[in-house]
Amino acid sequence: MATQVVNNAQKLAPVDKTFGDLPPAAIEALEQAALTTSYPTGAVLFAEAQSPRGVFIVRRGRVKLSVCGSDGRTLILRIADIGCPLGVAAVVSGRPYEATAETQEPCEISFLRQADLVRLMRQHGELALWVTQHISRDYASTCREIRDLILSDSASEKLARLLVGWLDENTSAKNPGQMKLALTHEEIGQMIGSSRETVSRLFAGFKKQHLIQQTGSTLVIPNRVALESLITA
Amino acid sequence: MATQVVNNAQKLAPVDKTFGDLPPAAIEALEQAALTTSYPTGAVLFAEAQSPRGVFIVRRGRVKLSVCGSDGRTLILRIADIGCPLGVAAVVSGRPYEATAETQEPCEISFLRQADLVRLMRQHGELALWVTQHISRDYASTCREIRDLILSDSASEKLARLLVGWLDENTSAKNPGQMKLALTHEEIGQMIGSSRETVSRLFAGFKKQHLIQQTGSTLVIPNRVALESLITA
DNA sequence: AGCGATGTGTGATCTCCATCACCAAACCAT
DNA sequence: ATGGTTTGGTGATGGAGATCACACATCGCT
Repeated sequence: MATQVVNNAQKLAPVDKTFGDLPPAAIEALEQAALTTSYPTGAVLFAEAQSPRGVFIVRRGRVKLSVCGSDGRTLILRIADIGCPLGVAAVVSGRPYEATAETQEPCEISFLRQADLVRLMRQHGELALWVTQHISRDYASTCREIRDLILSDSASEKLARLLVGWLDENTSAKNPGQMKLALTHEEIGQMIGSSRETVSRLFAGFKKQHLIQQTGSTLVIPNRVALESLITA
Repeated sequence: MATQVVNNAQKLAPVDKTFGDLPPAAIEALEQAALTTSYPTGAVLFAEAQSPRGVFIVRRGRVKLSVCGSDGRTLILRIADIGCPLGVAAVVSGRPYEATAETQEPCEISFLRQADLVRLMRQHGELALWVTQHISRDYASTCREIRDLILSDSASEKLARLLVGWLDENTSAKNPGQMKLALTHEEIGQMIGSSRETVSRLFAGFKKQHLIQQTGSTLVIPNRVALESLITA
C-alpha cells in the first residue's frame, strides 16, 4: 500500500517540484507516511479553530485559505498551490488551525498525521528545515498582507497592489500583462478587506483610466507602471 | 570564551525557561555558537527589508516588532519577551527581515549567525522543531491580528480586544484585573491601527462607562465581562 | 424559452475615524 | 523652579467607504 501511494504521488507531481531539494530519504519517509486523496471543488480540508489533526500537502490544484471575523465577514489570506504544506503551524504548535482551507478546484492532496509529521521532523533535520522554510514564507506573506491592508487604507491602492501581485505570479511569457480572473468581485473584496460594491466601482474606475481592460474573465494590464503608480500614492 | 557565555546566559535566564524542553546537547550547541550582548532602550536589532544576518534570542527585556507602511505610519505586530527568537523566518527563508525589532527597555540578547542556525537546525531535529514552534506561534498571532484588525472595524472593539488580551497575559494572581500600562497612546494606536487621538477618546469613553479605571500608569479593569461585551458587538 | 441563482453596476445616504489645530499636563534635564 | 520635550485631551471638519436599495446581466438547469 505504501508503495502504491508513492507511485501515485510521483505521477501527480514530480518529486523535485513538490519537495524542493529535500534529501531522498526524507522524501521517501514522507511519502510512506502520507495518504493522498482527491477532493472536489469546495471541499473544506480544515476549518479555523478546529484542533489540528495533521498537515495537508497540495499535490494538484489550488486551495483558498481564509479567516472569518466575528461579524461573519471573511478575509482571504492567500491561495496555496502545488507543494504547499497547509496547517503546519497549527500541527507543530498544537494550537487550533488558524485559518480555513477550502479547495478552489478539484485537488489531489496528501495528508500526514500530526504525530507522523513531528516524528519525521525530529528524525530528519532537513525535513524540519523544509517545513520551517514554508512557514517562514507564510509568515512573511502574512506580515506583508498586514502591512498592505492596514497601513494603506485607500482601497484603490490595495486593489492595484493585488493586481500587480497577480501579474507577477501569472507571468505567461507569450501574453504579457494578461491573465485569467478566477475570483468574483466578492472574493476580491475579501482579499483586500473591502466590500463587493467598492471592488466593482474600483474596476470601473480603473477601466475608465485605461489601467485595465477586461473581456469576459480575461484581464489585461496594458501598462503595468501606470498601475504601480497608484501604490504608495 | 564559549564557556563564559554559557555561564553568563545561565545567570540571566535559567535554561528551562528560555529554551523550553530542548535536549541539553542542542542547548549546549546553541550557547556555544551564540554571542550574548547588552542593548540599551531603543536599540534597533534589525530593520524591515534588511537582508538577514542572523537571529536574535531575547534573554532579558522586551522587544517591539513593527512594520512600517509606505505613508510612514507604523503598525506594532507584537512585543516579544524572554525566550523568543527573532528574525527566524527571515533567516530560514533567506528573505529580508519582515519587521523591525527595537528594544523597549534595556535587554540582554543572544545573536546567532544565519549559517550557524541553519547548521544547528540540520544537526538537531529537536532544535529545528523548537524554532518551528516559535515561528508557528508568531504566525498564529499574526493571523489573529489580521483577523482582529481587518474584520472588526470599530476601533473600540479593537481596543477592547487588546485590553482583554493584555489582561490574560498579565494575570497577576494577587491583583486580578490590574496591570501596568507600558505603552503610550500613540503606541497603542499603532497596535490597533488607529490614531493617537482616537485612542485618547476611546479611553475617555471607557472610563465614562466604568469599563476601566486609571491612576498613573496603573490600569484596572473592574469588569472584564463588560469589556468583552464590546467585542463582537 | 423560461426561471432561479449568482454575479455585477450604480446611485443615495450615513457613519466612523483621520486629520488639523491647539492647549493642558506630565516629565526631565540643568 | 523653569524651560523644553514628550504625552494626553478635545473640538471641528472632511472624506473614504460601508451599507442599503434596486436594476441589469449571466449562467445553468429542466
